[in-house]
Amino acid sequence: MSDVARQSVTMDDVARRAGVSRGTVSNALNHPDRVAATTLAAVRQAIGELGFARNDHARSLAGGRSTTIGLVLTDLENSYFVDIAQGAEDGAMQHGLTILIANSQRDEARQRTYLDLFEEARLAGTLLAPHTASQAIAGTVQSSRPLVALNVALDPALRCSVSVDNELGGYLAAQHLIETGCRHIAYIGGSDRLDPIRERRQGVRRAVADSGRQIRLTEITVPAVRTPDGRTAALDILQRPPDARPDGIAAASDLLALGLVQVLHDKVRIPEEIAIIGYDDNAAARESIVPITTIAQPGHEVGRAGADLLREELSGQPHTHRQIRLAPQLRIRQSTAG
Amino acid sequence: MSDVARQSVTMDDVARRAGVSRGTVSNALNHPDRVAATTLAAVRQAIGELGFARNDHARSLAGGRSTTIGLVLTDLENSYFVDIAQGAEDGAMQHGLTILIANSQRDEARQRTYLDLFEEARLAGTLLAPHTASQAIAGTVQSSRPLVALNVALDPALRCSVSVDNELGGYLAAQHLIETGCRHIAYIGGSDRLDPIRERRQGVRRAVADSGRQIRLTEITVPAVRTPDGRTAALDILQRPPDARPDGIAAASDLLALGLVQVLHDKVRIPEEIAIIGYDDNAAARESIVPITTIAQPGHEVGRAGADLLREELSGQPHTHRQIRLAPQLRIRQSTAG
DNA sequence: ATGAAAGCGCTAACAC
DNA sequence: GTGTTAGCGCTTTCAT
Repeated sequence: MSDVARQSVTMDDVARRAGVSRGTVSNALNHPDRVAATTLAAVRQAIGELGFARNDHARSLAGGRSTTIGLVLTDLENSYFVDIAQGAEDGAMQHGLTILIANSQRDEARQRTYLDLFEEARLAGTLLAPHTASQAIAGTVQSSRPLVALNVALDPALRCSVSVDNELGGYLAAQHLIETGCRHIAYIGGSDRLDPIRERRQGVRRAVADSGRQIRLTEITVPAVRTPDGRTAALDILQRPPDARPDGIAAASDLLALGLVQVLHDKVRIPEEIAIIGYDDNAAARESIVPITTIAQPGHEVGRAGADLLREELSGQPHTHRQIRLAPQLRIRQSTAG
Repeated sequence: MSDVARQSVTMDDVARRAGVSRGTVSNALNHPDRVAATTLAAVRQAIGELGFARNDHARSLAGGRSTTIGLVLTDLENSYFVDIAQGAEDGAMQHGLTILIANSQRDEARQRTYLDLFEEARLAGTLLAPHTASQAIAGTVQSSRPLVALNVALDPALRCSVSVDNELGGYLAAQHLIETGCRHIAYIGGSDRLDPIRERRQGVRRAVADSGRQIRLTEITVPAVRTPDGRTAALDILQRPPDARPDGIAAASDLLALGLVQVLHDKVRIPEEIAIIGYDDNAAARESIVPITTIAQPGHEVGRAGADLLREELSGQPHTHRQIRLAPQLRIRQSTAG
């Protein structure tokens, strides 16, 4: 009596109650068509009366498969990742898969922990939207289980991946600034350790080079790409003599751009004196004091495509890894189009 | 050869390779202190060489317990829930538990699906931040497994729960409006089907009654409490003759308040003509054109307290259910304090 | 259509 | 300290 029951109701209990064998209960649950209608009804009633729920551990152990996939995310505070999560969830649901989310909170150790957890849980597969540069996740990605990487472009020899073309995004951002008349562009980004940031920077450079105009390009590196870093960068810019200030700023993220806007908007006219473009299309961009022009990332599509790819890999169909690269999109708002 | 291996490496493989028995490998993993140092080293090396990862299904099935808890969330787009998730995650980590998140996307059917999934997965326990009124989740909450409800106040006879005092929040909001001089207050909220919304409304009423002043109170009900609903409500208000317009609006959510501000801010002076207060302290509130005064919910604390409660319930210590009710906090910004 | 029985990979006694 | 072994609750042949 003082012993905690390991499990209240087992399949054998149901079988006994329904007056059938365990195998029949299993069939009733997994292959209803193989069971006589009356038996089925009896089993279902017993299940209801007993409040039976299958033990997924025993199920997976015996059956050797799972219909749950895992998603390891970097940063739920960033709405881009929330979009990815919802896209992945929608895709998974549609394929009859359930998806579990783990949020590594920008912490590599947690990311590892969750990846290991999913591995031990023998989930059918994993979607990974990683924290680090693709190079750093190479080890992870060599795991023997199905895994598709999101938000990084991987060598298709290795894995499927779905990412957004960051170089193109940087290009579009700078091109837009140039087209709206900017001649001194500042690119503000974080460390090149993060692939996307580096790629965006390269896109900016290419746009400047391609423009065929005399464009001055200043590159400012900040510790991270969040709002406070933007404020810092803005202060930096304000300290410069007016003729050394950029007339257009491409920020590596919306949060960065938001910080810039917060500090700059009552000091200079945006976009007349300084135009600002962000990156990500976060809610923050839309709801800023000055709505921020941005490069939108199709997060929902990324998640969805990832789920599709994973399902294909899971289905046992002949499958070759693919690298899907989606195009970002320019969303013009007030910060560049006063 | 054409057969897919069920599982590449088992504990028996490791045992063979290390020249020990399976039990010893198990001990090396679970009770390293019971194993000789040299044996331990041999086992660990074998594990490394073989790339072995424990099968968590077999583990849980044999061991009868799990160290993973689940969190079922309503809406990851709402930063309040992200805060809860992170608080819960931090709390869980600290107790050596891992936490898996499922996002029901405001869909009750999905919520059920995930709850069932967690049940079948025999997770140690569940944290539920539900979609519906507490009454509607009563059935769910009667599951025999440890579960603590977040964001709803439950009868402690039933379950542990952690929630924020919404009535107090509504009270604080209206009191603030009254103190800053408003005499005609509009409360804009959604259907009373959602407990928090109804409670906030009641708090507003009580503040008006308690004020000892002649306050006119108009209650406007909108279909939901998201940004578009706020815009709709704002249009409604603008159509009224000026003397029928409120001079203070308490919105049931920040998104609602944001919609109001978006439409109102270039038609009337905020807060001089109309003061606006939101609810939640979403990022949206801080980053609105006019930063929005709001009632902050301690989401991180809610998640953390939930994890703590669940751990206590899991630990087998004598445990009685408790209802924890946290206080919301007024955050004054420009929309009421021009 | 249903029953019987052999595992799935591991943990936890218990014996040595 | 280490090996042996009996299950954990289920799926899945294979008989019947």
